[in-house]
Amino acid sequence: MKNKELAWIFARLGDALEIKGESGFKIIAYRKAARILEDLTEDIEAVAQEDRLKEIPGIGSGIANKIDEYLQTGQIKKYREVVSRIPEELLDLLEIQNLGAKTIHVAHQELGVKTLDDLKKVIEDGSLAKLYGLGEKKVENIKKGIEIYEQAQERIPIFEALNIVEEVIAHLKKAPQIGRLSPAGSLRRMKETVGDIDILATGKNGSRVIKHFIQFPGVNRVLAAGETKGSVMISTERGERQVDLRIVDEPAYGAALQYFTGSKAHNIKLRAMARSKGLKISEYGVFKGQKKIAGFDEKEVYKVLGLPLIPPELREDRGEIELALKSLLPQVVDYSDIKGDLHVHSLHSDGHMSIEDLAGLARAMKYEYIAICDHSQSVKYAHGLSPERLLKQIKEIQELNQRYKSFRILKGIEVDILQDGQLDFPDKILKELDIVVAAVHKGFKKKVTERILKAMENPLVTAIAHPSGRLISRRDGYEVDLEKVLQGAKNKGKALELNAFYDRLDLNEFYLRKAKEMEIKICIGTDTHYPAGLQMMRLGVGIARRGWLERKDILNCRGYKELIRNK
DNA sequence: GCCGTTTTCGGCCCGACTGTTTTCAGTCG
Repeated sequence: MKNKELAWIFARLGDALEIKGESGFKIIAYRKAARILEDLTEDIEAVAQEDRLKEIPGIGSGIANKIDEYLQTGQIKKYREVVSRIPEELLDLLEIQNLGAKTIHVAHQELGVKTLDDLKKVIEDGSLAKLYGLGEKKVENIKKGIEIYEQAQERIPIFEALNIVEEVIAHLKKAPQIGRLSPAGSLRRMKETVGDIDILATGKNGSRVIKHFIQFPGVNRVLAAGETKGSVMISTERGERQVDLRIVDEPAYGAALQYFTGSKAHNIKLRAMARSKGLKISEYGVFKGQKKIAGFDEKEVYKVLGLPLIPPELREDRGEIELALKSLLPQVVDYSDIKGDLHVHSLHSDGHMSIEDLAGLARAMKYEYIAICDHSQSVKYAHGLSPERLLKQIKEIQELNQRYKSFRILKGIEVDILQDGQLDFPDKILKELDIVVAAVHKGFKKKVTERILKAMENPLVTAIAHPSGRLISRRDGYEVDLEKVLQGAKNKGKALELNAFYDRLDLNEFYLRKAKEMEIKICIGTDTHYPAGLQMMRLGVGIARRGWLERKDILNCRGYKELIRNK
């Protein structure tokens, strides 16, 4: 797929034009095209071949021609023309806070700045501050921006962000002046990683709430503490994390929550829509002329635009507004729809809980079932089960199940897909099980696609676990053609896993949505080895919602009987 | 460069903050 390459080119083109000082709207158009290509689930080459490029909203004849040009010749003339005149490193400087395209442009023109080092020099020798429109304070801010840029904070995994926000919110609830309170930003939209942590609240006395906020025990540094905004750095074992709190007036809470939840693209489309109806949306409310007609809660804001409340996880301008207008929005899955966890490990392999304890935890979570899927024999490092040990485990499960009236432990396995695509156990063993999840754990570069396709030919396989193999913070994943895996799953009627382990989240939201479009079933499993890990199901549900999944798309939204019947 | 239930031309999201160019440009979210 060339989608990402093209997205990158258009984003760079936008940056380059901005530094050149070209018209703002052209830049916006290129950046929008970049985002659309980044989000697109279809292969852009297929779209181009069928001459449908211009059907994609945001892509007109100019960009469509450039996409065609790239697909045919491997380059875009316009891009080469524009970018060749600008030093590559100059584009990267746009990421520095408090330093924008205009300043980069004059620094380049007037002082010959080409690199970060050049920039530092003109700051030190005072020549930058002497430029028209700049001054000492501005340069001081740019200097701070460079510092932050150089110790570039990596993004925060959603799991960690959720834990932090939970603690901070618990702390904020103790402030006597606090009113309504919610996470906002990409955290509320459940993006798999977030840049910082945003919280929105109302309160009778803003500055007192902020004062309480900055007394949170984990606070390391206070960046700002005014009447409406507080910003702190919290120290965690992985470094400092930024948490922002905004206080708004009670009547504007809904509008502010809508605004601060984003995404930016979603909000821009919403505002354009409002404008065409003669309305104006801001973080203070929806206005008709001077008159405020909505803003107390989010539902109201959407309602005056003729829309149902769009779930935060869908707010990415990926077609949700258009569908909402036609009342065709998917009824995305809710955490309460989940009837069980379909992938957990016990003491029998490398987990840290007995099967009995796992069952107890699952019952406390109001699940109807839990599937024990320990590793198979060839995964030595995880103490994988031999056939004999598996049979023993099956017996233990059968005995335990006699205790429960309305709860079931499912006999399962996470069976390895070996180097030749064979499974780690013969069929006569797999036949004894309720659920068979097949997974690659070795040979990440060795014919992974073929091996997975072969594994799916076995009728006893229920699903493929963590199909891409990526670890968000550590590795990209297998050399695997997921398009082919999806097609294979469709052909063979196999489910694919949404592994909810915080560092996997695999399949990701884009492939989930594609799987849904192909009517492939998804099973969500936490893959946990520890008690607390069962809670990662909430992450799984969040990502499932971002993939537009509904109850009917997810195997573990089925009750026990239906699940087993359709296995 | 994109787009059309006002439009094939003339618009394109909104507001806050900051610093500097004392009236607004640049940057951010």
